[in-house]
Amino acid sequence: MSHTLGIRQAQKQKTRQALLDAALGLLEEQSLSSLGLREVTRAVGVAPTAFYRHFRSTADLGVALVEEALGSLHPMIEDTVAAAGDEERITRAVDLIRHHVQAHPAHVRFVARERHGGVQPVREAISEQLARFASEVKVALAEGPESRGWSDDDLMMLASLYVDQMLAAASAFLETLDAPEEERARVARVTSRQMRLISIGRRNWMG
Amino acid sequence: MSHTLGIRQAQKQKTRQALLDAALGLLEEQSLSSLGLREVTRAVGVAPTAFYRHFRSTADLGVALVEEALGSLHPMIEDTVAAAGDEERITRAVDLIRHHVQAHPAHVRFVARERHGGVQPVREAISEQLARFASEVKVALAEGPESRGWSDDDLMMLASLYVDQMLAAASAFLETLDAPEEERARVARVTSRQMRLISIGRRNWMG
DNA sequence: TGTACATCAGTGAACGCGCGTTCACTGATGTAC
DNA sequence: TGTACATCAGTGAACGCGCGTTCACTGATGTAC
Repeated sequence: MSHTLGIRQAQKQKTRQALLDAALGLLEEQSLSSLGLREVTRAVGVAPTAFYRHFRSTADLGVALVEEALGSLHPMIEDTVAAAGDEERITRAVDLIRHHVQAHPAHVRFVARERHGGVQPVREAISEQLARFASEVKVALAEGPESRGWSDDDLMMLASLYVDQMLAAASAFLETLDAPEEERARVARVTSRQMRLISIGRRNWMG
Repeated sequence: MSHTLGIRQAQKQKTRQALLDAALGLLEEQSLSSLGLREVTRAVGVAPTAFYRHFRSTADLGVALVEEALGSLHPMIEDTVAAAGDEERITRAVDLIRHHVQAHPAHVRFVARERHGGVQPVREAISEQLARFASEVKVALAEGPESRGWSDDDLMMLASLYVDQMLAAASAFLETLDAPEEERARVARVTSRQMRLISIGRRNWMG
């Protein structure tokens, strides 16, 4: 994979990335369905027509942003859920979410906003990624000894409960970004307790 | 309250409601941040300038829609949570959500979409209503005997877990609207089991 | 290595269009006497 | 009940503006020999 791109390809990728970054910035304060192609190119400093060399439309750009926002998260989720012991798993999961939101707030906001947003192909791309997360969590859960006797359906039910819960937590952390540290600690504490409650439900569940 | 409005006031209210209804319809396929005032008046059949007799902006109209979508739901939530027994409560809650989504899909979609949408005053209005729901659920939970020994914080933690869960369920039902009945039944079944798992966690919780 | 031609990322002018907002208006409804 | 005036929801023309998209283009990079 040390295949170096030609100068032309490299420059093209750079412009493409600049368009994605500019769009992500503009989307902090509006929805994708109101994002204009000219806004994006203006922010980057290229002609409006340059946009078409990279994306068919802003919806198309949105789909690319989904991949960028969620694609790299799969391995992290997997080894978080694979942690040994409920407490360990909860601590790791909450820390992962908290730090991810702090490191990539615009990506997280984008996903929260467009998950139910006005642009169908983007909703579908997000929904696909979330379904993958749920499946992966399910697989990781199934490997643990606590899952003996659990049906596939029930594992999926539990996995999607965890995923929904993580999303709610991410969105809660997002709202504390301009608030003092204590607020974030409060959200972390509440989220941990909610996950603990779910874990208790899991241990006492009878199929 | 049998104070009959004058003809003028009555007609004004009718136009206002027509604007709200038209906007809600248009918002099935786009976000509020891209909704144009001219679109709305065109759909109603009045001049664009008539809009200003009722709302300062589409954001202002959005805030009115939040009240319309969520305002009347408070009493229903309260007596659902007040039901006796976990199973009874779960059945009632899931039925309430399922039927509410079927009866008012556009309102539910609007709330799901704009909860994290690009229009700040609308996000704030929704967030306020959801905080009220959480408080009301907390109060209703506190009244039950299962809550003995629970701290106020833990009750709030549990209440917001339930509210998040109901929202996730509403959004899941929304996606089944064009699907066959079985799909809705499946969502209802999964949601019920998730709530049951939470209830089990609640019963085995030690503060 | 040098030359001649092909590719193609980004340009810039031009287009028709719908937008939000302003303004002075109209005419039905409301009110005071 | 009738009359004279006030109110105000909705009108319609006009405005300047930014939008998405088209097109023929340029000039640096890539390729074949």
